[in-house]
Amino acid sequence: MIQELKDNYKDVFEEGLINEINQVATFKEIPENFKIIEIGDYIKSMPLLLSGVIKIFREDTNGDELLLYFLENGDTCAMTLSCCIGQSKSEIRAVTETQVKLLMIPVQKMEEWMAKYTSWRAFVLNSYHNRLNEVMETVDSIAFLKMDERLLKYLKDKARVTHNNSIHNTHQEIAYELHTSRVVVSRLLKKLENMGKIELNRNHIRLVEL
Amino acid sequence: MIQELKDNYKDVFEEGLINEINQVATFKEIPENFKIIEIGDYIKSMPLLLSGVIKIFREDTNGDELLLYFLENGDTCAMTLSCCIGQSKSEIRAVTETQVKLLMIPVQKMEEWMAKYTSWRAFVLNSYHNRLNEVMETVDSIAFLKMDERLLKYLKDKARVTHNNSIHNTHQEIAYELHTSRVVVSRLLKKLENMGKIELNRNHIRLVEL
DNA sequence: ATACTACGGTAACATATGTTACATTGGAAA
DNA sequence: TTTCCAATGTAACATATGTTACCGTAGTAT
Repeated sequence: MIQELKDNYKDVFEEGLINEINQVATFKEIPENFKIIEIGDYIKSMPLLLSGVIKIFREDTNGDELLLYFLENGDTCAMTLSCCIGQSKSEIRAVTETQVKLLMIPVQKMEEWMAKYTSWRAFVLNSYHNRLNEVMETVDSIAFLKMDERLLKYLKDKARVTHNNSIHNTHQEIAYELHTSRVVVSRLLKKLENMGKIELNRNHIRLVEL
Repeated sequence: MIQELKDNYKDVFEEGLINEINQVATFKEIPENFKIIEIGDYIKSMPLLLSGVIKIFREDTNGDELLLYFLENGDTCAMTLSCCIGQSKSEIRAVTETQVKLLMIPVQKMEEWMAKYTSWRAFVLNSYHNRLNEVMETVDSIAFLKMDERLLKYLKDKARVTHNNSIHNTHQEIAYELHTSRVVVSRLLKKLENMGKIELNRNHIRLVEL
């Protein structure tokens, strides 16, 4: 029995399902900053996240990108769900933010379990629900917040998912994820530092208040 | 048998399910511009859209609002799905754009049918998939497009769902849905008119090229 | 030590969007 | 018709954000 499977999912899935997952799933360990899914990819199996953090990006035709949300322990990718079922291409990019451990589940099991296990149905619907809410929160940020507020929210979100109040990124990397420019990020970070909310250092930022 | 149910869903649901829906669903006819769901509402039944168009809005704490997407014939509200299942509050507002006919399905049937009907499972998952893609398209618009492009896209979307290349709205109403100001909308509409893309009239706008 | 490069700070300017104010007009109501 | 008001047009200005350019500094490679 894969230990992380039992630890993370024993309250989510009934025992029979845990055993089935244990039998058919493939365990994968993936390093930091690795591209798992690219836009346009066909997906043949569904990932269950055991540990680590995955970033989900949206990209337009000019190559401009935008961070949508983070996936954490216990999450799965809703896009993958519907891609598996609907045989459609991925509309997002997935990149590991940290080292990641996950289980890959063959697509044909997904449909089988939907009929068989109540807890699997609840899990799948719940995943969709959470993902939908996260994308809507992203809409809120872009539509209703100024860039300095978005920036602070971004830093706090990143600190939360990585369990670390130091963010190890260059201003340029942050600019890409928020779809703005490095100069703007530097300018607003300096403003946040002057307000006493963060501390700036080369290659990392410390959140003073969480 | 409700005629619109058979007409719209005969290729989506198996016959036994159509019959069950026909028995337990409540038929509703709702006038234009009627608020169906408010943010914070608990939802006790799930709507199946038979005809007409529904607008889905997001709102922030200051009361600023933003149009997320339109629901058309054959759609259902994904938020309602998860609210029904998870017993959580609505995160969105739903307002009829036109007169609307819909079927209300009691929440306990939803779970029952998930176990029983393959076509119901496919429908529910498909709805989530579509809604997720629509919200992501909204993210694209806000994040990657200038206001004039968003405005034109809005007009085209509205023309598409209402099957009418005349949009009957004031500039103020459009401004609310795009979360900008009336002056900005008037300014950009005039620009689009000068470019030959639309024709402006009091209370309605005609799309020249679709 | 020296040279090189990535990173960050900042000024100066460009542009898109938001705001205020006021004028004009079309159509409804009296 | 006359009156009135909602809808629209537009100027002038304010602000947020994007862009270009250039500089200093810290760390790395030689």
